[in-house]
Formats: sequence, structure tokens, C-alpha cells
Amino acid sequence: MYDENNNPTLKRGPIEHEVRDQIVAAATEHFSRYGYDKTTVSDLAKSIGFSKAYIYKFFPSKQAVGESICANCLTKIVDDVEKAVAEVELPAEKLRQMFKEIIQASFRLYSQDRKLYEIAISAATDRWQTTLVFEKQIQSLLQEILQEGRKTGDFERKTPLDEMSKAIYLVMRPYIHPLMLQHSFDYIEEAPIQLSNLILRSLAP
Amino acid sequence: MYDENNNPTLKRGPIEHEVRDQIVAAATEHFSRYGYDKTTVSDLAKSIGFSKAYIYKFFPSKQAVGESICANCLTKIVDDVEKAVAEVELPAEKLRQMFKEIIQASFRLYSQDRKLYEIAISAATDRWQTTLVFEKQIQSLLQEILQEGRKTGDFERKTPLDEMSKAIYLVMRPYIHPLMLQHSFDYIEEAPIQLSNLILRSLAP
DNA sequence: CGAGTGACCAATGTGTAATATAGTCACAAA
DNA sequence: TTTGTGACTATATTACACATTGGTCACTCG
Repeated sequence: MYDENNNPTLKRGPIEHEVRDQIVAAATEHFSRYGYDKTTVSDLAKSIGFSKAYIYKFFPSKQAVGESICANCLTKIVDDVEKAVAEVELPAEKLRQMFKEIIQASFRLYSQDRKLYEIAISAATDRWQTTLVFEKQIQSLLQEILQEGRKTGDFERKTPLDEMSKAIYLVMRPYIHPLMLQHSFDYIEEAPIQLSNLILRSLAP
Repeated sequence: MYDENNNPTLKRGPIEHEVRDQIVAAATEHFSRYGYDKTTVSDLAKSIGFSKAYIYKFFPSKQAVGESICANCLTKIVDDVEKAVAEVELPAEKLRQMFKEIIQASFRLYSQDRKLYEIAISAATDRWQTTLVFEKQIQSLLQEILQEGRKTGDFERKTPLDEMSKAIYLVMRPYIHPLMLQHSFDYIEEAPIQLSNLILRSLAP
């Protein structure tokens, strides 16, 4: 597996360093208050008391800083989803919870940190690394649930797991992709319910 | 049912009139060549040999002209889908064909008339009348197929028809909405197949 | 050597004055 | 009445000079 923690398009210079953390902290603050575009690299530098050039000892580009902040948001979403899934027992319920919580966690980010959500939109639209990792994590979680459901006999076993998993991911994708989710806000209440029902009917043994 | 053919937000003055047709023809030509934004109402007027003011005897706004042209595109898509559906016998095959052809017809518009596709995006994003009509038509077609499948015993009958229909529409929606479809181009080959499979598994009696 | 920076450049963004456009209306000709 | 228009306004768009910004590099200081 690829180690995205030492990826040269995302990081540069010392991986563990106090200043790196300061940059991330300052960026989180500034990006969420003023937005990615209206925050300059100089702003970040000033707020931690260094020169702009020093930022570039730790990050190869402004976008790389953005990706770090975005990665934190997406990781938070994955954590919330995993937590919600862990709260119930049956695989079918896990699936419902997963779908519902992905939407709710994303929507929370949208409501409470609009500016960071906008970064997530750029990330998904321009296919930043961090988005690919996020998608993989969601897909893994989905596959785990499916595997468990197959083991317990709650889900059918004829259809190949990959096919099952892929199709269900495709159903969920419009609600995972931040840009698409925006165009589905009218459905965030009913969609996870109706679509979970449909998915579960298709998974009946 | 509401008569959108005499809707004051879309039309004005004589409904059946040669000049109206000329305007629509000129607009189709200009919009598809130069795009909606870069075509001025004066351009349309000039190309049919009248003054700009005369256009407004037939349409209440430039957008209304755009909606007319867009309505033609969407009607074409619905026709293509209905034709494709009529070509097969079994309800299950009709569903597959429907899903596949919606995507292909939209993609054809995207490939061959990019500028008109862009109008369709505006229409869907800003919820123009014409888009609502289009969605209704697709939903009706879907419901017809489901009803037939229930009658023939090909589809299960426990789940309420409305629920079934709604859920399947939600699965298809990302591929019907032109703006969302753009972000799913990577999946236009596999999605209709995988998702039709999933839907049909959920419809098994 | 490692931490840190000012000066610099190409590219991108911004403010603004000038232009173009959507839409209306009173009115004319047929 | 029906067909058709030029002149007008308020809003949107362009164009262009100017300022900012992302990013680099040679350099200093300890």
C-alpha cells in the first residue's frame, strides 16, 4: 500500500516538526474563517511569525496545505461513520447507519464549516490524493459490512462480492462526493432510507 | 395537469405563429454554435430580419427562449429512451434499456452539442420548468415499466409501487441530472449495468 | 550545517471606466 | 387590430492598467 504520509506532492522537509503543526493549525483557522482562496501563503506565515518562504520548507505548494486540512475533515467524517456503524449489531443496520451517517457527517461539515466544505469540493472535483484515500476508506468499510453480512447469512452469497460492493458504492457515491451532495440536499432525509431499503432488498438471501 | 404550453413564464403573444418558429430555429442555430451567453437577443432578431423588441412579443425573456430550445433537447432524450424501451419485451430488459439509454442519449448531446448541453445544465441547476417536466416524464416511464413488471409477475409486489419507483429514481437521478452526470463520466459504461443488476435483484419476486 | 529570509519573477487576480445587453414602452404603419 | 420598431434605462460584461500572489533561490546568521 502506498504511504501517503510521505508523498512528495503533499509534504516536503521534516515530516515531524513543530512548525508543520503550526502551519496546519494556522491554515485550519484561516481557511475555515476566510476560505482557501482568500487566504494567502503570506497570511499563514505571518500568523505563525515566519516568512512565506519557510512555509515552502514544509509544503511543496499551497494546495498541499489545503490537502492536509481537507484530509483532516475527511478523516473526521470516516471516524464518525465508523463510530455510527459500530453502534449497531446487525449487518443490515450497519449498512443503514453507514449511509445515513455519511450524509449527516458531510452535511454537518457543510453547515458548520462551509469554507472547509468548499475545499472538500475542490478536492473531489480536482481529484486530490486525499479524496482518493477517503473513497478507498469508505469502500473498505462497505466491503467489511458486506462480508460480515454474508458470513452471518444476512446477505445473499450468489453475487460476487466485488460486484455487490461496486454497485452499492455507486448508489452511495452521489452522497459521498461533496459537489454532487450539494445537488441532493433536497433528498438527504429520504434518500438514505429509501436507498438503503432498495439495497437491502437486493441483498436478501 | 398544468398546461406548460401556455405558461406565461415561457410564452407570450400568439402561441402558433410563424415568427415564433423562426425565433426557435434561429436560437437553436445560434445557441448551439456560440452558446447561450454569447448569443444576444439582438443576434437572434437580426438573423430573422426583425428588431429585438419583436422577439419580446413572443417570449417574455431570453431565458424563455433558452427553455424552449432546452425543452426540445430533453424531449429528444425522452423520445430516444422510449424508443429504446419499446425495442425489448421483458420488463427487466426495459429497465436496463431505460437506464442505459438515458445515459447514452445525454452523453450524445454532450458530445455532439456541447453548448446545448450547457443550457441543460443551467436548466437543471436553476430548476427551469422544462427540467421539471422532463423529470416527470422519466418518472412516468419508470412507473409504467414497474407496473407492467408487477402485472407479469416479473417484479415483486410487496413493496409499495411509489416507494419502489421513488428509490429507483433516486438511483438513476445522478445520471439524469446533466450537472451530476458530468461528474460520473468515468462510470457511464459500468454504472447502468451494475446498477440495473442491483435494482433488478431488489425487484426479484 | 540547519534555520530562516528578502528580493525577485511569472502568472493570476482586482478595480474601474467604458461598452454592451436585456427588457420596456410609446408609437407608427398597414 | 395586428405587425413592427427606435429610443431609452438599468443592469451586466468587457478590457485593460495595476496590484497581489504562488513559488523559487541565493543568501545570511548562529
